Amino acid sequence: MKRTHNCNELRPEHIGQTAILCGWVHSRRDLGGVIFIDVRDREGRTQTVFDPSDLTSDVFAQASGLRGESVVRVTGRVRARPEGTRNPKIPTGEVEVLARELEVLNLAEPLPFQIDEPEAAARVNEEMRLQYRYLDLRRPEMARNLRLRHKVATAARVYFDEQGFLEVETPLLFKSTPEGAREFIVPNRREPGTFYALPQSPQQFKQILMVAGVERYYQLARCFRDEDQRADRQLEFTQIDVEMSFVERADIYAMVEGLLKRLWKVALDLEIATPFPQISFAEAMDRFGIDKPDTRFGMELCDLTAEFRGSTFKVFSGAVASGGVVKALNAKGLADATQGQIETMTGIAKSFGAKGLAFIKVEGGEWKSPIVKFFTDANKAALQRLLAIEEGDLILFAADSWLNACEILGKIRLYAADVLKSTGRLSLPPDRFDFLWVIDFPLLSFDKENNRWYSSHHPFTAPVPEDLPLLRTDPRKVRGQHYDCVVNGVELGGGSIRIHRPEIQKTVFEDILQIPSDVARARFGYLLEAFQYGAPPHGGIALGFDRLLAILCGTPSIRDVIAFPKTAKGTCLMTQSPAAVDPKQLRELRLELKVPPKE
RNA sequence: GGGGGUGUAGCUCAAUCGGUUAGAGCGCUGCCCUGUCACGGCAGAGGUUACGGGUUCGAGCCCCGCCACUCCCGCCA
Repeated sequence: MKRTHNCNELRPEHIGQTAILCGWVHSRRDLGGVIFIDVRDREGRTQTVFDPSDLTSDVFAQASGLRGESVVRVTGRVRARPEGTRNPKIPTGEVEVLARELEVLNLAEPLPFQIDEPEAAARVNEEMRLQYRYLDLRRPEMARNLRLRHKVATAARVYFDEQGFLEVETPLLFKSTPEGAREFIVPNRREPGTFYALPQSPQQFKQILMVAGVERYYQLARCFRDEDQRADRQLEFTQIDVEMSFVERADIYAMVEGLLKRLWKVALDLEIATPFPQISFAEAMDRFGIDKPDTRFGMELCDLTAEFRGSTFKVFSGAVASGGVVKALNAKGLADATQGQIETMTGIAKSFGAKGLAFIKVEGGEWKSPIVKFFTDANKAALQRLLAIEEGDLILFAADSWLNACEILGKIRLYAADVLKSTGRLSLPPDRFDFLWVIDFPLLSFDKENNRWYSSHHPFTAPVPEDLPLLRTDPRKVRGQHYDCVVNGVELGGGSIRIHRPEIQKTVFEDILQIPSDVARARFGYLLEAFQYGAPPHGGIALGFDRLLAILCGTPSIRDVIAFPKTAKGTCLMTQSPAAVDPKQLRELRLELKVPPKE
């Protein structure tokens, strides 16, 4: 037998038994006469004792020559630790294994970085951790993340099974659909010059599955997007992909709320409140300046357009005169913002095309600002009332088009919150989760540069039924049946009720998005055709599984919840991918490089 | 594509204004140690300061370039 117990199993009731433990040498304490070796496996650790009076000299010599993280098999008798030497820090601390035999299964070289001391190990450069990922994953935090990921995935599958969903796998070798994210393409050896593409999401397949009568589909689906990366974005990632037939928006909300309630219970033993509040896109922008608001703190945006319509301060009145708005937010307690912080905020405003950023510092009982001299007493009273101004506050203004003003202040709101957090003046409880649905997004947005409409979400999103007549007359006003699920300012996922009638889908492709009909047919013909043979009304959602895990694990980076993530440049430091391929492989594919081949 | 940050011993970091032989903790090697659990003690080895140029009497430090990692903007239907 290779082993009889794991390293988190032995208790006083095992005393007297012979145990065989296998695992890694977590730490070795050589006292000269006696050697203690903590053997660790994924369940925990157990102290083994090597006492020369009970051992052959070569076993003792072997034990004294072990290095940390070597893999061993220890056979011995379980016994109670002597009085006063018990270790209450570990569950097996009441007992120890008096070793009789030691088998060194793999002697480890000195490690490139230490993993036995959690605080030191957590600070190791990520480059090093990624190169030696197998060592990094031995750390308890990372092992916990892997285990939690498994637990959450399993809980999701159980939930979907209970709800009558089928998990259906969809192809990874798909075809290019140039709308949306840049794709990874895969050359087809059988017909040189043609290519597969890896899916950005299984969107079209899951809709086809609805036409196929599956009714309730889900998949923990791997997706690929060849875009630049972030802490919360990888080239390949996993989404909980769902589609349902014969549903309206409320059915999707209830299904997702039930799922998240289950997952939060399983992962964190927390009861989250459902149903989630719903907020329209317009209200989210108006109050928080962003379509994924973090509602755990206030500092909401305030509209002052009416107050400054006739102001002698031309920057404000001018903005109103040209159809814009004046908005402000109160960054509570930030009157002591440094020059650099003010410059950062001004930079945010300028990045949206504003000329500058007006602000008021409330210090020493007075409003310090170059623009206060333009304010009437009525202006000041309105500010005081609407923004609840107190000593130590910092008031920031944006006078611009509605969307721009909202976005500027939305960014500044988050920046101000970060500053307040880093100085300990704003703290958010780690077990607080503000879920909400953002709804009523505009179906379409207008691209000024290319003078055309494009889908805010994707071209399969159904319009809100009562807005359907506006599609040809006033596209800007058409709301989509699209919804985003947001928690603590993070977009967890989004979806929509889809178009299931071929003539409406055709109108969106050809008349609204201006995709020529032959192109639309080449790209989406099979979908339009499928819709002609009995397509049920349907809708769905996709939740970012990695982001969800990052939130549950309390880490800012999804790399911490992915076993083998890629770097910001898309490389794998452990396997050194991507790499050059053999010229023979290129010849087979009829591909020729225009850059010198890399070694 | 653009902007910011980082890069010094195996790891984590220090090195005053540009000035002597680049230091510390951990790890590693050797010796001592029979109840430790981050064991302890003594001794020792270990450096192309990411890389390539430049300025200077003198560069880890300043300048130019470049590489890697990272955060952000663009991008992510």
